[in-house]
Amino acid sequence: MASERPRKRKPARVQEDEGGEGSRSVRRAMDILSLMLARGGPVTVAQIIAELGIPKSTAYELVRTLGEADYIAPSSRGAGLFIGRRLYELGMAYRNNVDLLRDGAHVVEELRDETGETVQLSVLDNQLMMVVLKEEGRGHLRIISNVGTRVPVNWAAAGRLLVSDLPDEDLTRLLKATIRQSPTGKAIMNVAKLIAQIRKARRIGYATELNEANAHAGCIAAPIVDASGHCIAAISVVVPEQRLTKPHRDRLLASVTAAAERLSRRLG
Amino acid sequence: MASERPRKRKPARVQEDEGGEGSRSVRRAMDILSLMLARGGPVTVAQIIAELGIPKSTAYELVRTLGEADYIAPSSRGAGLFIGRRLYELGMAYRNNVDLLRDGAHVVEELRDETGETVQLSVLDNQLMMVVLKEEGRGHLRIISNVGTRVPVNWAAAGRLLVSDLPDEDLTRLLKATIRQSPTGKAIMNVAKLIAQIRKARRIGYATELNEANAHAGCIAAPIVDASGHCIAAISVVVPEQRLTKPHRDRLLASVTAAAERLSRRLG
DNA sequence: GACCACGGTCTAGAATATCGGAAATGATCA
DNA sequence: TGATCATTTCCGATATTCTAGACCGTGGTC
Repeated sequence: MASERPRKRKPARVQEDEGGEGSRSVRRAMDILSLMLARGGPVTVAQIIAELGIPKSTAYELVRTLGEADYIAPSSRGAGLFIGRRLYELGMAYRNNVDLLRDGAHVVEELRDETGETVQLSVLDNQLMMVVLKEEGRGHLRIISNVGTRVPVNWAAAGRLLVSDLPDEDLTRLLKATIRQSPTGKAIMNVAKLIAQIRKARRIGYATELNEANAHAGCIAAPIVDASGHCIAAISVVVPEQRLTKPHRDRLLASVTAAAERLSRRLG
Repeated sequence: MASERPRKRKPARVQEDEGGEGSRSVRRAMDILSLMLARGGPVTVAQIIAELGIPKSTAYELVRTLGEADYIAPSSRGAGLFIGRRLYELGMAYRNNVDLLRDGAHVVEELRDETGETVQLSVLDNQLMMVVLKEEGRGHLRIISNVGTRVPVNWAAAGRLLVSDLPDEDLTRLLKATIRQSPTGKAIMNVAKLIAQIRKARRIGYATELNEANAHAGCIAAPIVDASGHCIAAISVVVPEQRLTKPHRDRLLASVTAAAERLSRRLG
């Protein structure tokens, strides 16, 4: 029978979507979780079907499978589904096992206690700056970024440090592809100017910024470097504008660079 | 309508495995993540194949799919794969969206700052007590449990509060099924005695414990209740034995119950 | 250099998840 | 109460994913 086997690649499904081999259902399951992450709140099955183009029956099947494992769960308030507790557990396991986060948590806390200001630890993720740890200062300053969110590197002092190890060419490409104007309209958009700032930041070992990412707030950041001297992360304090007087600023800078050095040393 | 209705049940599937319908690959992908969680460290593909009984090609396929989405990633130190950054992001989204964790984080921190001791917030998860938030005290006391780990309810003061709303019958069943002796050998194993303690804790509004879960440490816990008065979580301080003098103990108890009340109120 | 053990990829046939549609359930409202 | 719409489950046919096992490269050992 098999004599007639049309050997041709058979993408009968014109569903060309994007490049993807591998398990379809697994990717779709992950897409569902990503959708919830993007929305930042509960999502209904109907939305999943509409947004992701997953057939009804399949969507319900996936939702059930994910639900049984507590990867998703009915939202506590209101209708809809959201990320479930199991993913929190997995996330915490990641945190406990990654040197940067495990050791970083202590240093971030110390720096917060020492300065009383909001402290963040950020890394470069997929060409963007991503906040991976945050401790609120006493001032309850409103910060745009939460743990897990990503912003273009030109929005923040820490972002500049994170890309400071790239050669000119790669750096230019990254900047051209990713920089955006920030909500405050104060972010630098000129690539040449940005590169100059980035190189300078690396040379002097810290970076500062005022009103670029957050209105009425400034930021002081210092690089975390690995054994080979590469910048793998940046630690930063976010400070209300009016508190950024010269003496306080100097004190903060000293604290931040000291904390960065402490963490760099701990990471070996 | 449809005159020809083949209504017959057709469970021809010899689906032997264990209870499970739904997408196989999705469940297997989740099993891989669970394995990593259980191991608490890097896992090799060979281990995945051996432990989960997944065929080689399938295992590699799944690993690739998960890897492309950064759900898993090569472990930083040494060989093997571990939970990836994407899961950290998802976990943080859960944290930011769940009232208990979002509001709880503040209260836990406050209580830590106020007392200087290690503070934990726990919930009941699948009949076990699970720590969902933790802030280290200044004393660097070694605690057995980390965020995400589960222990039997008879190991800790908080555990007793968490099950204190169950009717006698369910409570007995739960205890019989889950209690274990703790590493220190001091956990109460007698069900009747445990129930008496649990009922008392609920009546007086707090629970205490000494050396049961951690050697040379005691614990004071208070319940977080929802609008209907049900205990949905418990907040607790863990204190080195020698610091548990009467006056300090009283002060701690007052702080803990106050924090619990604050959080309960915030949750509505 | 020959051999083996191992981590990983590839392929064609077998088994299963997927899909459209229909039926059931449940919520809303006149 | 019944009609209407939205949500969820069920069903069989079949295309897709999974599986077993061959295959490949690499590194270690004698």
